[in-house]
Amino acid sequence: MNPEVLRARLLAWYDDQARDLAWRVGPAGGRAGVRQDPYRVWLSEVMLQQTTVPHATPYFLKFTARWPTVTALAAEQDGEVMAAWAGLGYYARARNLLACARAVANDHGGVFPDTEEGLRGLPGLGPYTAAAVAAIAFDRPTNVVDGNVERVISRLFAVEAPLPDAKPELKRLAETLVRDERPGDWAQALMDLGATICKPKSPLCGRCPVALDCAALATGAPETYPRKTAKAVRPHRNGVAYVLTRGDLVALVRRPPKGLLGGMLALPTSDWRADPFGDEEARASAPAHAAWRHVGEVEHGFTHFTLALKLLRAEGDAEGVIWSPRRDLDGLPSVFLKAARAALNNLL
DNA sequence: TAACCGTGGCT
DNA sequence: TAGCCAAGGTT
Repeated sequence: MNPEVLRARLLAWYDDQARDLAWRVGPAGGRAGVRQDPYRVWLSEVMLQQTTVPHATPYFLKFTARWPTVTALAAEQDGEVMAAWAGLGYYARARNLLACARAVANDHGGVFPDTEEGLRGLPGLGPYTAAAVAAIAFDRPTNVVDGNVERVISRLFAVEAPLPDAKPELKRLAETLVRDERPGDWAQALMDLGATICKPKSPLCGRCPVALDCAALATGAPETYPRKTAKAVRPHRNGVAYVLTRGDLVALVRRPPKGLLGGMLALPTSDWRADPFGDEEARASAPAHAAWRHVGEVEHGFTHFTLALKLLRAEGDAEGVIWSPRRDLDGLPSVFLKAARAALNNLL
């Protein structure tokens, strides 16, 4: 494989086939040397962490319409940003998003640092995001390695070591392809290739611009790369969610600032544990004395466990809760939106 | 270092 | 159906 030939092939493909994405502004979707707005690059990269383009796109449009600049975002109240993030998941990103916006506004005069090292010091910017913003927004020749790049590189070089142990080797190999020319386009070309051609399950090698350079394709089984170590089984947990209403209002609580769903509005719940709750025990753990009725169950999958929630509903009053109109329930994380809808639509 | 941290679409 | 997977970061 000749690295310069490979680069030329992939960049030519990108010039022709780059995806049109909401955060790629200007002619040719942000290519051809058009300077991107660092705020929008940063916002899109944070939203795209472990998140698909179709899921992140409406959030990006909503955020940029409501908060056009990092300064505007920095001035917003915590609860408003957390509610706007609801449904996107990994809520530590929203907390770090605000912390980062305020750091840029207060410590950097409202201007993002323009180097990888400077960006790396901001909350929520790890090795990937700092490198990506530096390359895409500031034309810095950084080594941008995400899941797409790891897969593409593992196939180009037919790396036999399994992930995640192979990460350092994949990063080192990716580094050998970085040049001073078009660093932002190079990073995005690798990721676009991984997302549209060099897919995890069924790679479209017949349409791949660098198929001739691919050692995995030469083995006859490119889809078996990257190798991976087996994952542990996800445990199952049980809990109770309480839907207490007062007319049109629903009782909510603010979850602790850290941990699962940290800082988000939520339904009151019991502890979550391995053993299921019986009806009597579920009533005994309720946040208020009321005529609780068992109105259903919901299942929800988190990253490292699955959760079954028994749903109890009652009309009544309680201390220390946040009474919120039903129409505002879209500010809840998906697990609680799902539970609240199921309970409220189940009047029996 | 390894565990923790969401969600929804796809196969 | 149930696991797999997505532009990872923090502790």
